[in-house]
Amino acid sequence: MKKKDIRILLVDDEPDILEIVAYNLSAEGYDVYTAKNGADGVAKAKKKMPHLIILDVMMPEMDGIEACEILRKTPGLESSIITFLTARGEDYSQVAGFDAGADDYITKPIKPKVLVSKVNALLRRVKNDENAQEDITKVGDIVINREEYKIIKKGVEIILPRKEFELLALLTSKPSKVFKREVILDKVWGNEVVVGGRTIDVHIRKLREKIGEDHFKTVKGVGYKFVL
Amino acid sequence: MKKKDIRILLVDDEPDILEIVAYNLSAEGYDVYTAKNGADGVAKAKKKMPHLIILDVMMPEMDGIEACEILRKTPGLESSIITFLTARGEDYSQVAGFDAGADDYITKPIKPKVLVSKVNALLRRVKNDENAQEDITKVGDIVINREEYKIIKKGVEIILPRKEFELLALLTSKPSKVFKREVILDKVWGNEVVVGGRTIDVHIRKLREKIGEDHFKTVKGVGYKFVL
DNA sequence: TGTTAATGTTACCTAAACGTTACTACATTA
DNA sequence: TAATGTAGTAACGTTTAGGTAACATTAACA
Repeated sequence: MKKKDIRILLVDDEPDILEIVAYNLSAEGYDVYTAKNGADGVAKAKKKMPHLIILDVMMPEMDGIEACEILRKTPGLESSIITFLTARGEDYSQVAGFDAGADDYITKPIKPKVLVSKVNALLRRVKNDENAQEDITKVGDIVINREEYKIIKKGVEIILPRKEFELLALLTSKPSKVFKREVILDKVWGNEVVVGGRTIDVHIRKLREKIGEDHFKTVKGVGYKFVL
Repeated sequence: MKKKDIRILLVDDEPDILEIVAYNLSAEGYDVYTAKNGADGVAKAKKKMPHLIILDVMMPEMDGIEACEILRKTPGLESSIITFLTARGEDYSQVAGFDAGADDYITKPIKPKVLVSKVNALLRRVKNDENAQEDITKVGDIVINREEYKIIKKGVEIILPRKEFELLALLTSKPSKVFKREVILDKVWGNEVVVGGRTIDVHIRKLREKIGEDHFKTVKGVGYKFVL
């Protein structure tokens, strides 16, 4: 997933903090939203379904702890990442925050560089996670462009026939994962069509020729996998 | 997953810190291991395959940053959680730590309650993940990756033929449990196929050769079990 | 302590699984 | 409709996983 597709919700009653944090995270490329108290934050969270929510602990209307508890019970937000903003030394609020289901906390005063690094770290897993059907996949020195039905290796464009392209696209969708022959047949050929026993091998052969021998490993008795 | 099955590796050169942190995390129910410098930490990590690694930044032999970079490249540890211990105010080491692939940092001086809360928060996802991570099993210093059909021992990749892999996967699915010969035949070979009486033994032999003699115990008249 | 059934160990063989090439039918394009 | 390219097949070559057989060793129990 790209940074601009990652939504961050910032909840704090101090406009200065809101501004400086929002500025830094926007500059980093994230899609940032803000709210000025707990109640507002919960409402905006339901609307935007953010990947990361940064909550100030001390706020009017509804404090961060309470907001966090509500958010954690909101369908679709159970696995969002929630982190608190807390003044240094407030150990109690940290413990309480974690109990409420927070993943982390950030201490004030806020240092932009540290904050950005931390946010990047928290979202690293989210980015890699979602294997959302992207049109362009990059694996090692190979770029697979589903939209234009072409692949680029080391900057050189290679045109592949349809079946070969689909087979490559399948295998590269999860590098190192072994795809069973039956799964390959199902995904590339469709499970109604019946083809001979050597068909997959022949196509693998062609890919090995065009892309490189060592990228395609055979797992005997199971299937094939693409390795970087 | 239960807390006693979650392994935490603590790496710090100060014995006092090691002791107090280890005490608190053990009291919380975790399985805690310690190492006294970066090099030692990397070695122990490969042996224990911990779920969480807490690294001091400043250490003799090998500092935390360097250790982190190595750990992140070690097969089977890519998805472990790594967090740094750093003195307050050392902003630079925080940023560098995140760049090296850390997930979080904890500032000294350490406050036990806060630390425990934080560790609980970091591991909350690991505990629940169990279902999603069904493809990857960690037992002792061995990682069984069903998706990629490979196993990793002490950071070294080992490729096993299908039957051997399935046999190992079966035995490690419940360490210390004795699997009867008939059950093994059923699960690995399928109950229709009939094979000779020495077949299982031969496969056990091969596993003992590749994985280690002492992991496979014979229970005469019954079957085999995998022990850590 | 001797007996025996159960398991360990090795070497070897073979069928199943995969690799490779050449060829045909069919589609696509010019 | 000739030229070109793709998809699948068939036939054969190659590899190796997996099973067997033969013999050695172990452990349990009388």
